[in-house]
Amino acid sequence: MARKPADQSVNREDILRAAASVLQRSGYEATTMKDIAAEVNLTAASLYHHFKNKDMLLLAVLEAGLDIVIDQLEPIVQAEKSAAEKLRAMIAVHVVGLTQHTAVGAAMVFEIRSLLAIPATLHNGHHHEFIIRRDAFFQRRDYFEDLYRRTIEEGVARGEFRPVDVALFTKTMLGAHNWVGVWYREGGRLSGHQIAEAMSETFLRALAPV
Amino acid sequence: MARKPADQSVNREDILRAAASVLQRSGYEATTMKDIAAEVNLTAASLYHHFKNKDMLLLAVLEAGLDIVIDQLEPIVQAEKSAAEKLRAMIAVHVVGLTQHTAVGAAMVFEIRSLLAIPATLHNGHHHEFIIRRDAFFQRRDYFEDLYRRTIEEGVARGEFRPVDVALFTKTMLGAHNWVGVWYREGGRLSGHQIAEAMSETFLRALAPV
DNA sequence: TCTATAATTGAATCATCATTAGATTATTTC
DNA sequence: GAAATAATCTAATGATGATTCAATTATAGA
Repeated sequence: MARKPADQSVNREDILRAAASVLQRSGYEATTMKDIAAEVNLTAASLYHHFKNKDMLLLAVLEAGLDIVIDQLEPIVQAEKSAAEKLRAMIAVHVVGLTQHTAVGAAMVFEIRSLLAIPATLHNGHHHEFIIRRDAFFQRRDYFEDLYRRTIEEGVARGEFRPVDVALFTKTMLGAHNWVGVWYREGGRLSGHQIAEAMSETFLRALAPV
Repeated sequence: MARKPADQSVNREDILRAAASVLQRSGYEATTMKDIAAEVNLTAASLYHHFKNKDMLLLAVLEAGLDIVIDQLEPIVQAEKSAAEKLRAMIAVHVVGLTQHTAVGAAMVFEIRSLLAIPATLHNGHHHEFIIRRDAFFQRRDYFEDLYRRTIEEGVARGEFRPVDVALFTKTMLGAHNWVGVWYREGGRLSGHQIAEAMSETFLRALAPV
């Protein structure tokens, strides 16, 4: 019972997916390395071959999730379209994405704090690297938020949107979106697209010029 | 070192407040009974005199928080005012409340899942009572959400608001509100009132009839 | 094919908690 | 001011769970 044949072997990706899924159910602290390992038919010890420790694993989950959204949002923001069209498209990919990957979506909402809660007192060597990457993650999350801010800003500047407190309006939208990852259940009354559509309607009407 | 003189003695309320505060910082699983006890100058063991166990303590925190909001919301809903005025008032008390009690607000968002995650396998005797109260809590939370739904429904029925998917619109609003409890920091650029004001504007415009 | 590297495992370590038990000191009630 | 009750404490108990170690087997490169 040592290395498994290639077809039963798991990779980093598999583990991240599994971790997100377990995390969604139980939350960071309540999730044991054993739980995650079990999800991919490994033992807890094996996970340490792929990730330095539990913190790094959580961080990797969040990083991967954030990358996916940002990759989808960037081209939209850069496109040559009206701010309203852009915003509608952004909401669509973001919200639909959340309904498709509820595990990561919920982790993104709930586990941010776990990340922050990890004490800044550096014990071992890994810890330093962790702090660095965690800070980078938060910067990147701010960049993500900025994609929304810029689009709204642009709409206001062009007179397409009424003047609003851009930072606050963005947080209002993101709060609504994030919450979708919490309450959405597959097979429910509304599809991800319908939810995104209705939310676009809500926020675009709220932005309509006077 | 046993019972402390009356003026140093803590009550249930003190503990709840302390627990909410520690919970906000670290989250349920990462919060130890010792942490909470320390906040009120007690030892962990002493907490068991006031609460059956850690789960019950968390539950009590959430129950108390929910009661406060509901008590404020009910009279507004029952008042003889336009749906728009009611909604504006509801947002005001809810959001301002969240900014004043960020600890409870954050707990309400983040710890709900901890509550759910607690396995339904009943071990000891306390457990049964816990399940009962937990379910009651969730019903009450739905009642809370219903206060919003009813108000919006009413506005739509009266033609004050455009027709919307009421359940979804409610969740959109609540997501935005809850998120305030997460990002709001005292002494920030905007006061609780200003935030509430801007959010009212956002959602009432979104509801304006066509 | 031999060798280095990768992926895994079971067992051991070590620390951290929740929770309980029994003793001790304030308060209250009668 | 006794007796009963409330609020605390210190010192176990028992689990759980992250992390490390040394051993083992697969795969890839030369």
